[in-house]
Amino acid sequence: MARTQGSHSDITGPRIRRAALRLFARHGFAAVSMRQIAGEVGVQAGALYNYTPDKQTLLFELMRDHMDALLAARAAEAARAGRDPMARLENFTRHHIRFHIERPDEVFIAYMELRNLAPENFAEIERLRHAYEDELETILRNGVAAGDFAVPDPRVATYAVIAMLTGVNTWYRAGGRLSLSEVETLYWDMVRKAVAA
Amino acid sequence: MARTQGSHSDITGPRIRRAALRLFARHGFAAVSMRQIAGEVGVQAGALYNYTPDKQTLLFELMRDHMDALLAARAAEAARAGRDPMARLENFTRHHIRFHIERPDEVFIAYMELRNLAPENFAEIERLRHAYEDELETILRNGVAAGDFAVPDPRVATYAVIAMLTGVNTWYRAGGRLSLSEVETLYWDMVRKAVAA
DNA sequence: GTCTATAAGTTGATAGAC
DNA sequence: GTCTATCAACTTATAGAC
Repeated sequence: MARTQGSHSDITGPRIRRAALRLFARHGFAAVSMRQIAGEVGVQAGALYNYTPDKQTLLFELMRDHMDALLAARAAEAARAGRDPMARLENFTRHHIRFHIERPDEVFIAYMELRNLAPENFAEIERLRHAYEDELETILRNGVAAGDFAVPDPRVATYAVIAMLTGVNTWYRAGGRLSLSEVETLYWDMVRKAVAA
Repeated sequence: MARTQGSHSDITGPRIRRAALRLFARHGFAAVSMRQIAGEVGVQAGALYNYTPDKQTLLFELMRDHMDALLAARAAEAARAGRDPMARLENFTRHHIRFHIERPDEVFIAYMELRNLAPENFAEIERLRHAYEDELETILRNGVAAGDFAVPDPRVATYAVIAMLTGVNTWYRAGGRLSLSEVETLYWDMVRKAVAA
């Protein structure tokens, strides 16, 4: 449905980002046209360019905002979890699952659309992802030093744990056989044993 | 470079599939045009339609061939691995890593382009993927019954292990710090411990 | 089996009226 | 800030010559 003319800068911006997020996740960045996004929001295609210089920047900002939110949430969680490696690893495991399952579109885009980023944008997203991975690697190294964990290669274990946890997004559906809390516990059981001394 | 006219049905077909595979993996199905594929092969766009009825079928057949090859390879490996659950799980782990790392483009497409499949094609690929998952789930259930494994939820553990192992493709590069054989051993160590009784 | 030519429609982005 | 109109280029797929 079309909109009447007028000024709506305060709400149109977020609506454009939400519509783009949903459509990019469903159909892929390349398959979605600026006209489709505009149609979803209820404006004409030309109006989008008041909010983003181009389609590429729209994609990049969705991914960067997601990674910023992830790192900010981790910083807050890490402060709560204390210093014990086992407690920190459990906190990381449960928080990763919860944070990612709450943002399926963002997670999907952040993994699938890396190849559609311009090189400088790709480098920035990779930098943020690396910062996230580094926290888990540090937890594992501290646990090894404390004698709690036996992890022959903390970097590889970091990749393995993150891939395993993010995989929840490919199958978990709310209202299914298991509650999210039960899923968290099942994965924590596997992570704990996989790195156990 | 353009090709002169002539008949090349025996080689053009495979070349089209290889070019489409490479381009879809690099840029995404929606971002690749039939002209790009034709250009890579050295024919005009119209000639592609001697080999595929449309772009969608080209994608589907790449994915189906990959899943068929995976299931055939598994059947051959399973025959070699015997009946012991521990031996079968190690065989599955190492073979999954090796098979997937040898086919990065196929794996990328099989995971990323599911959303671009027509519904009936999607259902077929999902059926094949499910058959692959079922083998691992059966291994885990047999290991639990034999007292070798402690796995509270074999279906969830199946998802977790497969996601973890496929994750190797996102970071491993030949000629890097670790050989593929070392990587296999690191992952087998984590899988073994994660499901241990 | 491949070519050229074409149909019919879509694309990202811009210009200027309001 | 949004609209309409527009551009030049691109898209998948087909028809018919060779």
